[in-house]
Amino acid sequence: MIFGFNGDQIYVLLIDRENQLKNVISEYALPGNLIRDDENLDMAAERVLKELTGLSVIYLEQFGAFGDPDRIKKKEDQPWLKAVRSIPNARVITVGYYSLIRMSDYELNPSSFAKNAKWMPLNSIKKLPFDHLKILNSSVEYLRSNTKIKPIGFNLLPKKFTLNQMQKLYEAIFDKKIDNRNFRRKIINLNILDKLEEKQSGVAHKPANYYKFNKKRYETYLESGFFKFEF
Amino acid sequence: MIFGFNGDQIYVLLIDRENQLKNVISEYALPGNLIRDDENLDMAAERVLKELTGLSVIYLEQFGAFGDPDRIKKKEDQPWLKAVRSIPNARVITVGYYSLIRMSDYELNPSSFAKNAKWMPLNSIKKLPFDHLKILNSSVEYLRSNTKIKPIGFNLLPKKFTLNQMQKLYEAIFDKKIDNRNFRRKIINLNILDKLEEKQSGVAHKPANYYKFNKKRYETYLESGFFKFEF
DNA sequence: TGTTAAAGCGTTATTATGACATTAAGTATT
DNA sequence: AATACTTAATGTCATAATAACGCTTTAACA
Repeated sequence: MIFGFNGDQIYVLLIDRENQLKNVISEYALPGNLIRDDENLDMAAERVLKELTGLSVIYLEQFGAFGDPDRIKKKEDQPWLKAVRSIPNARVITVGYYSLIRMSDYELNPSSFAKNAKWMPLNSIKKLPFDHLKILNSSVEYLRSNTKIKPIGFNLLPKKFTLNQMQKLYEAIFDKKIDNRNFRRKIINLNILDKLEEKQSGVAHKPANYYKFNKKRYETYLESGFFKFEF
Repeated sequence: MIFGFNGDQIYVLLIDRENQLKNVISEYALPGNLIRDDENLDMAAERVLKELTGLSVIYLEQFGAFGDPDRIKKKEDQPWLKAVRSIPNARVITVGYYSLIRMSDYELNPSSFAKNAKWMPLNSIKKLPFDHLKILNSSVEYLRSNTKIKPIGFNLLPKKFTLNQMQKLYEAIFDKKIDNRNFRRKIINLNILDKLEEKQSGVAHKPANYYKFNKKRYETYLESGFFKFEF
């Protein structure tokens, strides 16, 4: 599950199965692949992500395993399975990982695979093949509860960002308005952001200050303890 | 991963591989089994738990998947693999579940399997075959972080319990002393416990009041929101 | 030069937290 | 019968965190 953020909405990266294989109805699905015999799970997740986006060394976390035998029973999914899998009706267990990436980084590093992939706004995804919708929902739930207990954002926001962009990110994840003054106070008191000299320019209002994460303090903070995030 | 609580310490249920198979050195391992083709993951976890303890309908949650190819490479684990597995060196992915049970319930319901199993105090487990120690540690970490965000105890404590028993449970999970007045205040304010008329008897000190979980409010609470548990 | 739009600061009332000590209610001991 | 012993149970206070607010600032643009 690859989540991206464009400053406004959460997006999910989907791949087009038609481009993977010509005789299958066009339909977008979650990216994924079979694991190799010499890889562990984390390595496999990294590999798939790299193949798809060209990106490496980014945030990647396992959120669950899925293995309903009925997952490959949908009629409309049969042609794809027959075309792609050597044993079409073999039992498959999916181990789901999610990663958070800067959409801007990804646009700058398209891989050969990338032309088959597209960003879909999370809220607009209503239908996916197999049990992918269930997996998606599970990952969103995980993302939310994770966000409540650790300050994320490092991976979704641009290197330099304004507090408002960060607030928008949290609002997008929780799908909820947040009071700007309380948000600022809380985030700033975490003491993991550095205020830069630089400001926005060209905007028709008071320009916002840019901030960046202080990686060292951010990581110390993550290790050290508990975080509660609620508004 | 089957956690139990006896009023004082956290225990883990281990099974003896020797009893499973005679020619293997005696050693305790985590319970587990291969999944069947017609089961989903939750069903398989329930089945294994039922086979082992005779218990069903108890707390069961997935905490992670483990699939390092080196996990079956330890020399001392080879005889067991050769004896038990049809393909001894086949890649195996473990999906870990953990459950919390009342040790007293379990003692009352031993199954045929049970004579091979024993409760080991969590703190005394230093060595396990395969990657089981890693899996155990991961489950403990999960249990702790889970306990911080939802009030557990329903499944580990007896039906009627004293606030002190509950406090001991939390102290055992976090391996840390807790102030009794603050603990009481916090737990009681959650409003998920009912104070019973009944008191302890036969103890050489002031008898404690019994409490029980109010299941309805407990579940409403779980669904409704966020919980922060820290001392 | 006034309008517009977001940035950014500050206060206050309420609630949650952590730190801390004493009394109460039983059994056991003499 | 008196006393010791053990755990249960309760209260206060200073500090910190939170939620709910309004107003001023700084730029672009008309």
